[in-house]
Amino acid sequence: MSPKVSKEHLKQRRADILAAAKTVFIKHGYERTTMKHVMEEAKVSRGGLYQYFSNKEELYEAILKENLLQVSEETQEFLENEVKSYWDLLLLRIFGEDREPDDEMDPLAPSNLEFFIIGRNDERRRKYGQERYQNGLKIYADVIKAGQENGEFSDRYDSEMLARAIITYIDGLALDHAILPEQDVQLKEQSTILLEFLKMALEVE
Amino acid sequence: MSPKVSKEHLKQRRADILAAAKTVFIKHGYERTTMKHVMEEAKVSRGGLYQYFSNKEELYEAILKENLLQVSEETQEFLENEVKSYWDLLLLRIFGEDREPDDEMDPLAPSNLEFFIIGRNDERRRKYGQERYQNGLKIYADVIKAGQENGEFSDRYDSEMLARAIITYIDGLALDHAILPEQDVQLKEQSTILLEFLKMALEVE
DNA sequence: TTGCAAAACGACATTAGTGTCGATATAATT
DNA sequence: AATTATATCGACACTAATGTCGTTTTGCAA
Repeated sequence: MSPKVSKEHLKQRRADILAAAKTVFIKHGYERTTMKHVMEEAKVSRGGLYQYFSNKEELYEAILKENLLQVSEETQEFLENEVKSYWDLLLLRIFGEDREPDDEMDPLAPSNLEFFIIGRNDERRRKYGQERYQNGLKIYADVIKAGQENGEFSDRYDSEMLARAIITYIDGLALDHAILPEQDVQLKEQSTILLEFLKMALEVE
Repeated sequence: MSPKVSKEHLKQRRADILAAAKTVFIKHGYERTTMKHVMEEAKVSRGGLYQYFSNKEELYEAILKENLLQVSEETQEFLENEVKSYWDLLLLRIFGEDREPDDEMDPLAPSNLEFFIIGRNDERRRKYGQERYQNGLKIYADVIKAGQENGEFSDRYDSEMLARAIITYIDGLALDHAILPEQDVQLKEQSTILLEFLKMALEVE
């Protein structure tokens, strides 16, 4: 319902397609979903879909970008006001608003893994993944470093190295979560182990 | 060159195809390699290849099985004679013969990730992955448990939980290794962190 | 040597997905 | 109401891969 439409409508349509795409990506994973799946979920014709996104990769990157933005906005809110210490801040960054381990995992995480693993031999995709990694790395490393300079944390370990280890462990959790049943991953318990390790490494509490 | 051949020859041919397949899987990854790639690398015709393996999945599982066998044979040798303590045994299991972190990684690891991640919605593939996980889990958990019962290790942590954490971390390393450049993963340094954590958790040295 | 069982071959039909493009329908403008 | 720009449509051509099958080749045994 809509030719020669307002910018508003175009934007809405795009958002609808994106939402539909996200649904099917979560359901089938990146590699197995086809443009046809998206067409059907979004109730758009082939031509219609291609007007907005010229291929699957573009579609997925739009979702990634949107998610990144949303998450960074969400945590931004908590940043200035509700942070008591660097330890608290670190917990916020790792576990989110609750500051403690839970059994939740981003439903898009398995698709993300596919996206970057399979694209690892593609120059563009690799660069993109690396950029995201650097971002994540900086977020953790900055907090740790600040805490160390502040004296709140021990500087026994290099801040950047610790940040890498955190990411590695979280990546491992995402991976195992993607391929194993709940009772094998035990997200919450395993996250608690990460917590214990960090307490030891930073000498807090 | 060989119809109505000896069993020996058949076995050799099969092994050659597997070796060729392994080469191309390492090069292109699981998803991107096609039967044609394998045909060319192994210098076998389409029909010839399908005589031995009726699809890519079967081919890959054969490689997985072979590798598993080979690794378990290798470590088996060290088991009875050259192990000084459970800590030593644990290091052997994690880092291999050298007992210490290095920058090596199974070249097939990225393909393995693809294989199990993309197949996560396939019943058969999922079961298979889970079985392999249970195997790996048992290997670590048994050593830790024995060490704990022996008094060599602290039993502060549950042996199985620790084993899970080890696997998670190693999986994370494999993942990051697959998609990031060497200088971002820093396999050796990150493995050292795992080592430090284990020393703390098991209270050794 | 010769004959044969079956290994190896490669053309082919089939399937599944992609991106394009001319036709169609309609929201906004006049 | 008529016009028009363009969003949307869906048929289509194209590509890439798969697995099959009739044919050819050849190692081995008689």
